[in-house]
Amino acid sequence: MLKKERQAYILHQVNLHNKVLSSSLCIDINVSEDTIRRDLQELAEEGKVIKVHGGALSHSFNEVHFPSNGVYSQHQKKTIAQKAISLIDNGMFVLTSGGTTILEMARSLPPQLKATFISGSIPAILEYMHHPNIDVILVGDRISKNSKITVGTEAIAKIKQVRADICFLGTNAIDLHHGITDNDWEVVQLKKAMMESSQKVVCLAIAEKVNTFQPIQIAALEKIDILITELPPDDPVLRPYAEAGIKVL
Amino acid sequence: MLKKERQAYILHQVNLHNKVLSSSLCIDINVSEDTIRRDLQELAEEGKVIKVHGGALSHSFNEVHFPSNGVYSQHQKKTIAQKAISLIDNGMFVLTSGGTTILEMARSLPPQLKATFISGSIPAILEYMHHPNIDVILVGDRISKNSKITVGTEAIAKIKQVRADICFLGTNAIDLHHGITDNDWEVVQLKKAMMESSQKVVCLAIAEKVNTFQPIQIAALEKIDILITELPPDDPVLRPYAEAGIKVL
DNA sequence: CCGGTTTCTGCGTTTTTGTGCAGGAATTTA
DNA sequence: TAAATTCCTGCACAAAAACGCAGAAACCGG
Repeated sequence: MLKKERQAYILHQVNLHNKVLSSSLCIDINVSEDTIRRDLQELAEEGKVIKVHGGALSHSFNEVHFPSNGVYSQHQKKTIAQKAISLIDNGMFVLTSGGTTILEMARSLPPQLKATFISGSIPAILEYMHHPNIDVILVGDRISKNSKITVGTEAIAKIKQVRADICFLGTNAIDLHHGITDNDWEVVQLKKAMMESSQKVVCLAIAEKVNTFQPIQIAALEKIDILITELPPDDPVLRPYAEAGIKVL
Repeated sequence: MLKKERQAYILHQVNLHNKVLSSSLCIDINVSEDTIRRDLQELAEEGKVIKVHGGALSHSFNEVHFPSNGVYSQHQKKTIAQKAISLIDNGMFVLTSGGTTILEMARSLPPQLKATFISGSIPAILEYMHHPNIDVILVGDRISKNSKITVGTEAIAKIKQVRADICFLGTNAIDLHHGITDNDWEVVQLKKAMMESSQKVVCLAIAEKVNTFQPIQIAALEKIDILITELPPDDPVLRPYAEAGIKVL
C-alpha cells in the first residue's frame, strides 16, 4: 500500500469518526505502529488532524469557537482570577457560578491542576473542558439565554446534592447592608443553593461593584467567607468587610 | 509498444483503479522501471496523475482531501439537516445527540421555529442557545471531553424521565446486520436511553457510514423509524433499509 | 541512401525515501 | 508508586528515484 494512499485512508477515518486509535489503524492496514505514528505526525504538521496520545482527532470537531476577547475590565479580572486560583488545591470539588470574572478564572487555571469543577454556566464549562486535568460536571436543566446558565428546580436540586469544598461566585453587587445581591431571580436561587452546598464561599467582585446593590438578595455578608477584588487587601474600601469578619484577599 | 500507447494504457489503469504501482506496470508492459517512471513524470507534469513514491494516484483520489471550511462533508450534512428539519413542528419536544451532523442541523433551524430541544452535547447546546425561539434543556452530568457530551448515570436517568416527540441521532455506523453501532460505550448508553424516551427515532448518517459497523451496538434496525442520508430516498444503497420497514428520506 | 540530429530506452551508480526494529524517555493508568 | 503504553531517536535495510551515459531507433534534409 502506498504511503499517500494510507494517509488518505487515515484522514478519511478521522473525518468519519472524529477520532482514531493508532493501534486499531495499524491492525487495519497491517503496518507497524511506527509507520502509523509517522503518518499521523505528517498529517498533523499539515494541519489535517490533531495528534494526541494514542491516536488522532478530527480538526473540525475540536475547534469550538469561544469569544475570549472584549471582556470588560479584563486586567482587573485577571488579577482577581490569580488570587482565586491560589485557593484551589488538587483534588478539590469546586462549584462555580457564571459571569466573566469566573470565566477569566477558568482560563487562568494552571494546566497541572487536578480538580473537579461543577457548574451550570455554559461559557465556564467550555473553558473547563479545554483543561487537560480537570473533571467537569455539568449541572443540567433549562438554559437561561440571558445568563447562559442552567436554571430551574432541577438544577437547584442537583446542586444541593453536592458537597463541594469551595464555591466561587461571580458577584454583581455587594455592600455592607444588603450583603450580596443580584437582579435575576433564577440566578439568585441558584447561587443560594451553591452557597449552601459548599464548605467555603468565595465572592469575586471588581472594585466597581463593591458598595453597590441590586434588588434581590442572595445572602447576608456573614455567609461569605472570602472576598476577592483586584485591590490590595488593605485598601480602605475593603476595611469594613474585613471588620465584618470576611477574609479579604 | 509506442510511448503514447503506453501512456494511454497507464492513464487508463490509473483512472480505473485510482492508483497504480510502477512495479506492476513495468511487469505489465514489459519495460524497465525507468521508462515507467519517466512516463509517470510526464503525465504528472501534464496534471493527469499524481506521482507518489512507488507509483501514481488518480487526481480524484486526492481532491477530496481537505475541505477549506473545516467541516468534513459539509454539503452532504447540510442536505441531511434540511430533511431532518422538515420533521420538526412547532411545540415539539426534540431530543438530540451530538456529532457534526446534528450540529449542522442545529445551525439550520429556521428562526421562527418554536420548540423545546433537549441535549447533553455542548456544541449543539451552543447552537440552540443562539436561536431566538427555542427552549433549551441541558442534560447534566460528567462531561466526556472526547465527545463533548454529558455522560453517566445521571444523564441517562434524566433522559429516561423525558417523553420526547422525536429523537435525532447522529449515527456513526449503520448496517443491516448490526443495526446502529458506535465505539464509545458511554455514548452508546446515552443513545439507547434517548431512543427509549422518544416516540420517533430518526437516524442521520452520511452515505459513507451506511453499511459500516463499529464494535458496540446501540439498537437493532427495527428500533429505527426514519433514516436520513444525503442520497435520494430511492438510491439502491438504501433499498434494503426501506424493505426492512424503515422510512427513508 | 546517408550522415547528422533528436528521441527513446535500458543500465549502473548514487541519493533519497519508506519501513521496521531496538532502546530509552515520557506519559498514562491502575 | 509501579506497570504498561506510547513516543521518540537513531539505525539498518530495502525499495524507489535521480542522474549520467550509451546504444538503438526514428527522423530529416540533402
